[in-house]
Amino acid sequence: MKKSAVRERILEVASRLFYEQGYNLTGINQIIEEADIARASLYNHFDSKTDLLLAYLKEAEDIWFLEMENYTARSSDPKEKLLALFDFRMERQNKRGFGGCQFIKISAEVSRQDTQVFDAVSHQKNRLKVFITDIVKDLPDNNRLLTHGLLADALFLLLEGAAISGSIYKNQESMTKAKEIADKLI
Amino acid sequence: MKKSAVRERILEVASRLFYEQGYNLTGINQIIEEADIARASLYNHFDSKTDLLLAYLKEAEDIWFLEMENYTARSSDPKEKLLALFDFRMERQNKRGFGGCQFIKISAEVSRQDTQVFDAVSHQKNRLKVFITDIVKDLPDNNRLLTHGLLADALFLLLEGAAISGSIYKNQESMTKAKEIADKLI
DNA sequence: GTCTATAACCAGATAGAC
DNA sequence: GTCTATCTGGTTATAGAC
Repeated sequence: MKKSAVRERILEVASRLFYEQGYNLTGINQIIEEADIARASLYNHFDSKTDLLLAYLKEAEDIWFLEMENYTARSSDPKEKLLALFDFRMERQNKRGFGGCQFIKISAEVSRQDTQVFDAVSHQKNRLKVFITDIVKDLPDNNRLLTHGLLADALFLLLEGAAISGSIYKNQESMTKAKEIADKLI
Repeated sequence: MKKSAVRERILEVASRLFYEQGYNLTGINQIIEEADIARASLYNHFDSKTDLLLAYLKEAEDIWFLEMENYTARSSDPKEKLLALFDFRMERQNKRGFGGCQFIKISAEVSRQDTQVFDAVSHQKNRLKVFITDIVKDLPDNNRLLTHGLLADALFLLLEGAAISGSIYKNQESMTKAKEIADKLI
């Protein structure tokens, strides 16, 4: 294999295991074994397990928005675009076995004082909020129950709530309901 | 101290640490130290750390509903009662330093195959859903945007989403917004 | 029932050969 | 840069004295 591919392979394996098993339940040993590399090679590319976690979060955010923006780009109508956001997460959760949001999951696993991790997670959530808000602005001014500001908040909270709820019940019912509600609100 | 108080003290300390630090980051050592008991005493009252976790979840659910029902009992009007649910969680999150929902947090820390834990968590969530649904039924039949069924789902998802979001941002803004939205929907 | 001591194991991280 | 061997300190759980 290529030398530079090692780092990618570590991240690939770590990403999978951190999501499937959890960060704390995934040991360095398992990562080096499944990535088929030597112990010290990992520490050559990452300073520590925490450093690997932060790299994972950063890469995960990039991939998440790439896929999300690609998915919702199919629709040009603002309302359709917003509803596609629910479909995106539904499809994603289906594919990934209803493990919930990977960013939220990590935030529940680290110490509350771990500002680096919480900064990374809130960065992703902020970016999603901005994405939603920008589309809501393009909506025609019908007489809605909620103002544009509150509507954007509602959509965000419904998405997050449904992602969590789906991960508990291990099915897509929550996200389906959330989309139904969103459809009425928009 | 009383003999029978030992079990209570273990649960008390474990509850605090599981929430503050996380389940996986809390070792048996720290629990026995802070509860000021012997190692084997813990294993006399609980078969394993997992057993202690399940006892924690059970007790936590009982306490949660006791406090919640007590809090919302102040209001007799159905709409006020539903909105009080948001106040309850806001107050609770304020007191507990925005660590998020304790049940969700645990579900993010254990293996996805740990059915005992996921059953305990979904039990608590189902009970909350039933509580909400029962009150929604008592609402007068105004011409609302959402049917009673969808309204109950919306309130549940808003609560869960706001709890999560608040735990990321470490403030009560999410729950305040959620209550504002709920106020319009009901 | 509570205690101390210890077993058996696994974690993250590093040293030094190549 | 990658390897193997090792260090140190952590974990859960148990044995046996009192």
